[in-house]
Amino acid sequence: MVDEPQPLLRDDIVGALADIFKVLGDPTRVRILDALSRGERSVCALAGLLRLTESAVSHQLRLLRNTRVVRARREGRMIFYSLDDRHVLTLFRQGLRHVEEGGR
Amino acid sequence: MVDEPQPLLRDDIVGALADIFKVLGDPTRVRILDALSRGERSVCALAGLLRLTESAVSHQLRLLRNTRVVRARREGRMIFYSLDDRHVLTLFRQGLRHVEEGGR
DNA sequence: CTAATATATGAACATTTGTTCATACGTCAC
DNA sequence: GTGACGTATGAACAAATGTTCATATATTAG
Repeated sequence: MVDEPQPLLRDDIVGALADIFKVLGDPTRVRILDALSRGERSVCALAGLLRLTESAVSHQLRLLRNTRVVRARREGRMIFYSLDDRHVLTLFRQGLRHVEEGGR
Repeated sequence: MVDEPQPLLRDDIVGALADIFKVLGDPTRVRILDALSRGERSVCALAGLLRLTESAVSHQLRLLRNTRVVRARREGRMIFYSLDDRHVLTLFRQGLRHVEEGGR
């Protein structure tokens, strides 16, 4: 095995990876993730907590839903959102550690 | 200590976190990161490898430099780029694992 | 010095993105 | 059924983004 270069990532993998990072790469969505990392919240709870309109929150939640970052659970007329899985929390926390730890 | 809600992240932390994710959230930059995760590369090597103009690569590398994701090392007239630290590699690989693992 | 190479930068442009506003949908109480 | 509430969605618009092209800077060879 003599210096065999590994192939670059396939385009679909690259795209999916970029999509995940992209959806995490907005301050509003980071704040939503932060709030959800402490437990599930309804749309209007998020809106109140983050001082945003419910519409704005709903639009962002759709993006987060489409990329499987969060999931929704209906209860009566309220819909509760939470982080979709442990991976998301890990990724979020890893990024947070990177930032808090001296920014570098 | 009765149900004391932890404070939300400070704005500067949120912004820094979003900036890190944002800079990772583009297919071209993901491909650059992928290439650099295998070792340092010069600008023109990256351009050749990824079939991009050197200008486009250079512009993207600046973004990655500004957010401390990659670092540069000059050697003669070439400049070699590499991932800035282990954290970046960890974050990249964690995201990759999330995507490859069924992404679900 | 000049010429050639490697990289960086600025302007321009089309595309994407995030918010607001208005409206629609779905659920519950009456 | 009606009305109120919680949420979702579409259109519109300003702001941000990524690429291309042209030009500038830096290094080396001669």
